[in-house]
Amino acid sequence: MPRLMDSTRADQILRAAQACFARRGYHQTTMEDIAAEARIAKGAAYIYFDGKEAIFLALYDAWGCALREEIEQELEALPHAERSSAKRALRVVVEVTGRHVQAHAPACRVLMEGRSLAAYIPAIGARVAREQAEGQRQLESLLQAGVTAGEWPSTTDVPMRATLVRAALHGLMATWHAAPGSFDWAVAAAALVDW
Amino acid sequence: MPRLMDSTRADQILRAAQACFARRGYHQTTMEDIAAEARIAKGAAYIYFDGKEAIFLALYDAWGCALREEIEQELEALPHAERSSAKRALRVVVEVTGRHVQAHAPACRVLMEGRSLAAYIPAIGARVAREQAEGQRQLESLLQAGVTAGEWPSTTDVPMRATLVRAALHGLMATWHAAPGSFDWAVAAAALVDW
Amino acid sequence: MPRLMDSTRADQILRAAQACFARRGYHQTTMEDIAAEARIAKGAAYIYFDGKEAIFLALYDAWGCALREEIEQELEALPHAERSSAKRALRVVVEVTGRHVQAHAPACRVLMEGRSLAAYIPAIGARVAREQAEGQRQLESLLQAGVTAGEWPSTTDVPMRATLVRAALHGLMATWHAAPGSFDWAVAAAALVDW
Amino acid sequence: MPRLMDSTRADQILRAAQACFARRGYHQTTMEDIAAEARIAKGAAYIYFDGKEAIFLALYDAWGCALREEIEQELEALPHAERSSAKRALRVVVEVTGRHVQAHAPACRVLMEGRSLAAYIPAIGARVAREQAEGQRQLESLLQAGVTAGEWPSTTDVPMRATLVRAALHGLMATWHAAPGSFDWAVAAAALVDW
DNA sequence: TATGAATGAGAGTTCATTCAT
DNA sequence: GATGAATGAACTCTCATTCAT
Repeated sequence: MPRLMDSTRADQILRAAQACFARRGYHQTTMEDIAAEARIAKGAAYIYFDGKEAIFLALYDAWGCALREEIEQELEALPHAERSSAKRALRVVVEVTGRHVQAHAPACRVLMEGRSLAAYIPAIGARVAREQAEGQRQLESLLQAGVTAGEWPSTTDVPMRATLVRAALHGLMATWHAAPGSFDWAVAAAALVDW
Repeated sequence: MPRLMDSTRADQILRAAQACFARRGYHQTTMEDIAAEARIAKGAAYIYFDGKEAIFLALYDAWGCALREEIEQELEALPHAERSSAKRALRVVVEVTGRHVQAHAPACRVLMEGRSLAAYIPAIGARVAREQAEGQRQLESLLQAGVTAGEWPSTTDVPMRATLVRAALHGLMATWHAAPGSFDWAVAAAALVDW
Repeated sequence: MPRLMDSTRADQILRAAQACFARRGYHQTTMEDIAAEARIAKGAAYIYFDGKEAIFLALYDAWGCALREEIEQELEALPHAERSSAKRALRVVVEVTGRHVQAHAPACRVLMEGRSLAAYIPAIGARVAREQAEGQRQLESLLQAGVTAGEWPSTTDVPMRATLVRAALHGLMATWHAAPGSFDWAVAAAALVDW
Repeated sequence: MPRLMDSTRADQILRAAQACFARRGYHQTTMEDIAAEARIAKGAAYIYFDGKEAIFLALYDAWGCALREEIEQELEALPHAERSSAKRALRVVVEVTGRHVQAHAPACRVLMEGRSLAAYIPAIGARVAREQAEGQRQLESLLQAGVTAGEWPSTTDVPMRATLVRAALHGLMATWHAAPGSFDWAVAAAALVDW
């Protein structure tokens, strides 16, 4: 998780929190759990964060950034010939997501729970809404490029398709977390692109 | 919600719980909230249910049944000519789901939260897993019928496609709850069928 | 303490709180202390009161009422001949206060601490301010009657004198609490009236 | 505040503590507050004082000295003709107190709170008791001089009168802090002397 | 001397659950 | 069946104090 790579105390806490949240969920995790996992005293966590919610938000942000950056790097790393294909790009988006989910399962559990918590915890709701809007926007422009280039029929309802792709991605992550290994992300990527 | 139609005391409690869970989420809802909403005493809820978790499970079951039944009824109500089309059937599945989500928003919020809670509350996890497996099975047989009938190419990876469809359905419900009205279920159904 | 005479659970808590507050002061007293003194569980106190501050306020109110009522009853019990003398009435006010302080030392400690807490805890400040204004008003009308009747010179600055009397009363209570028995209330009453 | 005039680090801390205690009270003030106000690190306060209580005590002492010194200076500054009048001296005591309270409101708030804290914090209790005894002694000798000189009737109960005067002074300070400007100290002084 | 991160006991408060009535 | 007072463990968060640097 790029954003947590430096070894400061705050990151140590964040890492511990991630493990705890992934293991037992936001509500079942206590500040005591997090402190114990980080091998610090309970009060020390409050030096670095305003509280449990703030820790969750920091974690949520870190993960969002990390996935976004990974996708961007991967897209830039595409061979020149493939760089201009929207289909290829979409495939990369799904595949990188899949690899990310596998490599950073705890981080992704936190993200998934954040989506659920969003409905009932305002601060999380705001964060999630912002991130979702951004994701939708980016995906729409990717799809639009593909339609313009003739990769998808000009009759394609771009916003709807973007919504559908994001819905599928979200659902796939949920499925993966419920049953890791129950499908192959590369196959899913191919199916999703050519649906 | 068919399974909650009888006016017993247990249903009264479940209905109240549904409203509360939908409004504030599982963890933020107290037994006191539920009792107040049901206009009964706090202790009365324990006569009919083993506790908060049991209430949630009962609610989760009821909704699963309700949606399944609605879909089955709708499929049986199809004109004879369309009955044998898997594509038509899949479309109905999505559309009925959409209508259900709109007509029973609180029930669906509970369902969505259940998927999230499943990871951390064993009893809920078991219930969700069972329901998901059943859904996957049904969808696979529907898709297989379509492939057999030539509606989809014989090269179709049926389990993967079923997973993808269910993932998309799950994601669409999540999207709808986060932003009701942000897309049209009929359009989504069409897009999903012909993807 | 008239207002705490009924044997409800709320009064039981209030009585326990009074003992604790008098013994260790508001801030050093914990809800646990109060519950233990009342021989109930910690959580039970919250059934009857919103919290520690609310308990203190209830106690403060009860005492104010009790003293006021005691004074009024004593004034009404005066022989007819003495009823119309303001000096006599003032003497009664001081004497009853003295007796009250002695008979209800814990209650009075709470009152005294309330005056101090008033500066830093808004809700208590409001209560105290209201009570003080009322006391000032009553005393002014008592003194005015005495001036009108010629018991005190017509040049008397009634509001100032009322302030002074109340200040002295407050100071005497503080002195008494710091060193019970260090003076005689009857003597103080006489001295105060004829000052 | 004479005793805090030198610009050592300890005084810097004391001054900061005074501002904080006056603003939020002893218990609501944290060592962090004090350090921030003094623009030093939290730990530095412990180099100069044993802790929060010690700081409060130092402050309480400083103020006591300051007021006592101010009164003594003022009495010595009296024109020779008035120097021997006890009534005049008492008047000065009240007036100087009033001026002091107005000029050093924060210091006086601390003093007032100390009187309240005295009942529950032993070390403060000891300090306050000593100071009170001293005040009582001084006032008694002042009043005795007045009685001997015939300024007050020989029947005067000197200790009681001293107690009453100190009670009134204490009460007036409390009143002033609760409602600054609600009376005139010069008028109060006159009323108190000739009561 | 000075720092401020770290401690950890303890605060007020909540709430799922029980049980005498 | 139905009540709701009572329980008490558990929660988040605070803060006086310490101590390695």
